[in-house]
Amino acid sequence: MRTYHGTVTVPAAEITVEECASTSRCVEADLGFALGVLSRRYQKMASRVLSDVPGGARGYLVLTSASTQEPRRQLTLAQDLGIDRTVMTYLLDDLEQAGFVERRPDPADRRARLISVTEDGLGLIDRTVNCLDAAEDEVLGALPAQDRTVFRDMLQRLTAAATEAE
Amino acid sequence: MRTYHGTVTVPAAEITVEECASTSRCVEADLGFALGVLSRRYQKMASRVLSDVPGGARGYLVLTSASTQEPRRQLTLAQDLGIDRTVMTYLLDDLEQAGFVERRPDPADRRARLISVTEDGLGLIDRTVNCLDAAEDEVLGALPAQDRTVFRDMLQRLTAAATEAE
DNA sequence: TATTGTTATACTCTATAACTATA
DNA sequence: TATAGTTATAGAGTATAACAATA
Repeated sequence: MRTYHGTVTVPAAEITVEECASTSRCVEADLGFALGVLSRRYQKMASRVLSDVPGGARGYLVLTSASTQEPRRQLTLAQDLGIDRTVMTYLLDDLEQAGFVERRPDPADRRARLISVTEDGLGLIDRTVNCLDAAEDEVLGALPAQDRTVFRDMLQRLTAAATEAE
Repeated sequence: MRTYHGTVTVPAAEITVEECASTSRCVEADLGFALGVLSRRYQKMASRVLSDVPGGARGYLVLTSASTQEPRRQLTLAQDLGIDRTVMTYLLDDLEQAGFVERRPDPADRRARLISVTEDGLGLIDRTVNCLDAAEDEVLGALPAQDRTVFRDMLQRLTAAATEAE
């Protein structure tokens, strides 16, 4: 198998929508391409915010999820989030070392660990949430306020269906 | 730096929208998360179609782009698509070996190569386009037909803005 | 000396499976 | 024997720079 070097970034795209419609087809009209562009743009913005969070976006995902319920076992947390259990180990290593989560032995099963978020962890979540909201608004900036809600709603419906279909 | 193993897949997500609204925040409401889920779902579907195309999605991108204009030089093509020139080398190696593109020396500059799509390449594009359209429709399946157009349109506006902002 | 295209190297992230300690 | 968590190894993709040929 070949290996590829470098990365795909946003193309120059001096092609307008009109030209696009006139030719048989252009990449910018491609749904997957557009989703990728937007997704990467958000990730790029969010990565600045999430640089404070060990494990980046996934570390944040774990942190917020762990903060919403009673302490869960490590494996349960991994399954709930669809994260491989070996990855969860590394993520929690970093989060724990930074003092944002705690691993305590489960009194009911000494093999298992219960994951809880520390005060510092909660503080980090609070600080991060606001920044992410700002990033979302900027990504959706090209849309008027009421359209943003529509877009979010449609996206929600689509991902819900996607999750079911999984 | 730590290394992470495994991958993030779609979470179980038995959480409903109502519950989501009642709690402070849930991951499914996150724009970036939703975009990622949808983008991955499309990619997963498209990857089956694109398994025939050397270089996968990027190989297809190169192929379609090269077919829309007069033969361009390798570097120009790379810059137009935002692909690193070292990656372009590997992509074209595979596409050429499979007989979908040709590299000819540019008579105006013997360092440069002009990239053109072969008859076989055009045939591959034709076959692929239809399958990708079907994949798009399936990803947007949860939306009624007229909403799909709205969604596509909004996405288009957002990516256009994203490309500008780049 | 700068540029087109190619090749080489190191690094990050991922997939998989083996390992330990408990049950 | 099976499970929770950990660690090790190999692979796929990326970034970077060095290289050859030509301008």
